[in-house]
Amino acid sequence: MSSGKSQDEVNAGVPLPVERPGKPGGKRDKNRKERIRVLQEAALILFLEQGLAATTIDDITKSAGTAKGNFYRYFSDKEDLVRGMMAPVMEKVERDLTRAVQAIEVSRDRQTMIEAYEELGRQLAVLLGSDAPILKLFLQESRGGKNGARAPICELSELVSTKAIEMTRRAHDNNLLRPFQAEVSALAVVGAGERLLAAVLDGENVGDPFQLPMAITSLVLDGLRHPESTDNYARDY
Amino acid sequence: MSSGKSQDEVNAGVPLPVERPGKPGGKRDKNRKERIRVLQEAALILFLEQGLAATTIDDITKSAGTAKGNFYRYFSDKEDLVRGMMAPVMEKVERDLTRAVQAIEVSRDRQTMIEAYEELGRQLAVLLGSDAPILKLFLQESRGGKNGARAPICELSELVSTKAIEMTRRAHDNNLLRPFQAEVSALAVVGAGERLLAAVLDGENVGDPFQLPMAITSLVLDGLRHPESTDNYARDY
Amino acid sequence: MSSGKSQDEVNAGVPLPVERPGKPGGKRDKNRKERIRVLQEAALILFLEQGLAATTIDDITKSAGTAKGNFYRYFSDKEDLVRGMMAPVMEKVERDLTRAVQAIEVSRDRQTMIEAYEELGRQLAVLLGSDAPILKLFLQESRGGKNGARAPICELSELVSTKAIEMTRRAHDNNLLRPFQAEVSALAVVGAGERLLAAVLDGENVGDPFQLPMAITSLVLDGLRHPESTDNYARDY
Amino acid sequence: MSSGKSQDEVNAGVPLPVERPGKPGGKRDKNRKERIRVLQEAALILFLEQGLAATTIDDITKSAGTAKGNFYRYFSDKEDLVRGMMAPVMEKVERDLTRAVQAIEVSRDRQTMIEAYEELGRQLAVLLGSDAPILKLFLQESRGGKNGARAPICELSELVSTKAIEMTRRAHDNNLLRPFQAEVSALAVVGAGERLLAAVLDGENVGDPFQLPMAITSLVLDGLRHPESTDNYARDY
DNA sequence: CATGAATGAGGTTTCATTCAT
DNA sequence: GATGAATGAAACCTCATTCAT
Repeated sequence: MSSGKSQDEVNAGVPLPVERPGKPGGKRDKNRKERIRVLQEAALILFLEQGLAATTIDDITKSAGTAKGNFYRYFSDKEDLVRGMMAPVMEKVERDLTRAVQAIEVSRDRQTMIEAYEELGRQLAVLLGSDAPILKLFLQESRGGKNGARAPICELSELVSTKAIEMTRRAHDNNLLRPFQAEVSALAVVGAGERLLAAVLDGENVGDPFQLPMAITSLVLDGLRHPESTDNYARDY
Repeated sequence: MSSGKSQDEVNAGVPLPVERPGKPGGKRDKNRKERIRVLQEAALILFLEQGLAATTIDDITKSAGTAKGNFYRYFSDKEDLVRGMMAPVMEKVERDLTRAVQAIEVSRDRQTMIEAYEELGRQLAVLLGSDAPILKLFLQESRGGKNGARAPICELSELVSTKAIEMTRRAHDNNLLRPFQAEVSALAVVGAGERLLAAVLDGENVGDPFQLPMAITSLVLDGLRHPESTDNYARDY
Repeated sequence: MSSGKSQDEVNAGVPLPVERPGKPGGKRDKNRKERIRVLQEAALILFLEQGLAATTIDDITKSAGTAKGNFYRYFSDKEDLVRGMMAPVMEKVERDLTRAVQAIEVSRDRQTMIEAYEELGRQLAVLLGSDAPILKLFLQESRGGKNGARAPICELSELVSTKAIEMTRRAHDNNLLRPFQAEVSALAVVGAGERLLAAVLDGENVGDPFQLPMAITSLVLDGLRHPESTDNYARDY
Repeated sequence: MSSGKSQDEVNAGVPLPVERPGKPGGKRDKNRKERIRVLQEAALILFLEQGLAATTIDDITKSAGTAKGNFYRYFSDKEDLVRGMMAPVMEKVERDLTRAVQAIEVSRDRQTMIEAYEELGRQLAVLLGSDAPILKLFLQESRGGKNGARAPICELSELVSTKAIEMTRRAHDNNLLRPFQAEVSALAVVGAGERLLAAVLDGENVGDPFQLPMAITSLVLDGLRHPESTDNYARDY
């Protein structure tokens, strides 16, 4: 699960029992983090098996081998748990996308832009190795209203779309892409990427996952037209 | 009290094909259809507002202005309701996709293939006019496990992916597309299309929805590379 | 089912929609009786299969192939239906027992008494041929509080016990039985008879059912002691 | 929402043999036992008043002064509750009957057999003192199909009949009873005993309950024929 | 008259949350 | 701190009964 930050930072602003005993890093703090990890891991497995809404607190604590009351010691509710779970991925994605936006912003030629896209692809592919189950959860639950526990997941989804549109706008600003409405092409790429990611995570036959980012780049830039083809279809939208 | 299963269970899931009194078109029949419509409409609105899982039978009947027990007269459970809701769209999509697969199958040149895709796009766009909320529901709930009420929606989703892959295979068979793994490009297109459809339905700024199918076709065939560009990136995956 | 009396007589005193059209014996009356019979038969089968309490009005009307509303045309509720069902048996049993009480009352020697008992046995055995399912229902439901629909059945049960005790008292009055507390021996006989009847109706291996009354008589009068036995155990209770 | 079965279901029906906190005998353990007792007692009273089927979980918890959800903490359903209630009686009866069968098996003369029967009578009479309401429930509900909650009661009933027949067979094997079909006489005795037990429990006038077993023994062995009588009726069935 | 649609009280069961031990 | 027992609102579903068609 690779939690980069302590739970308390994540929960900043949430009404949780304040003032924990033991200094940070002490034995108590370590126990605390371990408990949180165990609960999150158990929950994640159940979320993927049964869906987020169908998984009860009881399920989670039983599966984690701890008492129900403990859940409420560490999380204020299921949304809080999910938020903590998503946080590291959320942060990494935000960093990667922000950096990519900046890279595109300063790209002055197509090659540089392409390299920016490819670098983003590589960055995101890292998550495949470290946080595949979280990505699965994301794909499973990101659609639909951000009700209750699903809210943090929807926020990540919104982040991705926003940043993708921003990237495309920057590329257009620099005259690096065919003039095509930014929202349309950005969202198309996001949709394509998510669908392929889902396929990878479901073990569908889509080839080497680590080639996919480049495949998508190629697809998006050059399309599917047969290269011998001379009849040019490209119009501007 | 109670327990012995009612004789009704044979009809589970089926829209009660038994004979009813009051000849078809009579007042009873009209009332019946009206009730079903009212329940489905109320349910659809609530599903979009709160999500499918979070909407209770009680919510639905209350919103439809009818008694709780009435729900169970018309539907065996939420899944049955959803299946009934999705059925017309499911059928139309299946027809459209099957026809598109056949059209691709007999295409011998790119122009014919493009026309097949465009025809499919037009067909599907019809649903935008007639069944926008159903499409929204589809996009909202199609991911994740096909638990309970979501099953019919997931079935539609699977249908779309399967047919899309089939179409791409046929196009490859006829040497009409750049050789690119069929699953990858097909799912990418599906993902892109779904994401854009979601944007349209959410009122995001993606231009004229009825131009979108053609935009997607252009995007998919020719990519986003700036036309003046001479450095060709296209590789085969 | 062999209904000896019209339903209306049975329901005398019950608040039922008064004044039926058509003279008794007319076509309407005949239809009415037929409907009642069909409903009772369907109900009886279900009662035996699922128990009285677990059988719903819906079950009954569906199984009878008629509309639910019709039930309430003919019966005010499930108890009313059951009462109508039991009525012929109730009446026959009451007649038989009353006659047996009188026969014992006038018996002046043991032989006459034995003949009275045997005649009663024969009379009751007639029911085995004509109303076996009703007897089954009786055995199934006669115990426990007379709640709701079970009331008429419990009334029959009470009738049997009362009359049995009365018979025994008369026999004692005439000095025809070993002095043994009347209630004890009477209820023992009733219990034995019911248990054996249940065995017969369940197809358990208890020999020829029509021999049973005599077997019971023998058992009750002479006991199980081995005839060679000389050590007499009989004491008075 | 919800659906994924709770992990608890493995414990269905069993009185939760998992480990509990607070060592046995501690306050938690005591509370737990107390709750179970209170629920069972409240249920038993209601079952006797209203019948098993007519008593709802709500009735029980309300009467026990606890929250509805608590019922499901201690019992998986009504059948589970009933099974727990009947268990001690079931076990005692099984022990007593098994012992009686063995005692008859080794009886070589009538006196020994009679003593075995009388001992059985005394053993069962103990239950009158300790578990009268349970016996009442048994008599009330033992007939009819073993639907749902009634199952454990019917099992006891079957046990009694089976063992009674076995006892009679053993007695016949040892030539200790008049040759009379074992099933018939055994079931007759069982029926007689149950009916008299019911009378005792209902407070009907059947004399001293603790004399009843001997009365039944006398009745069964010697019958009701007046001792002076010389006309012998006994035939073999 | 016959039909089955409508009603809503009431039953079973689950679960987030609090709190005594 | 850890545990799981208690609570009751709320979900699902059924059914006796009434009544428009």
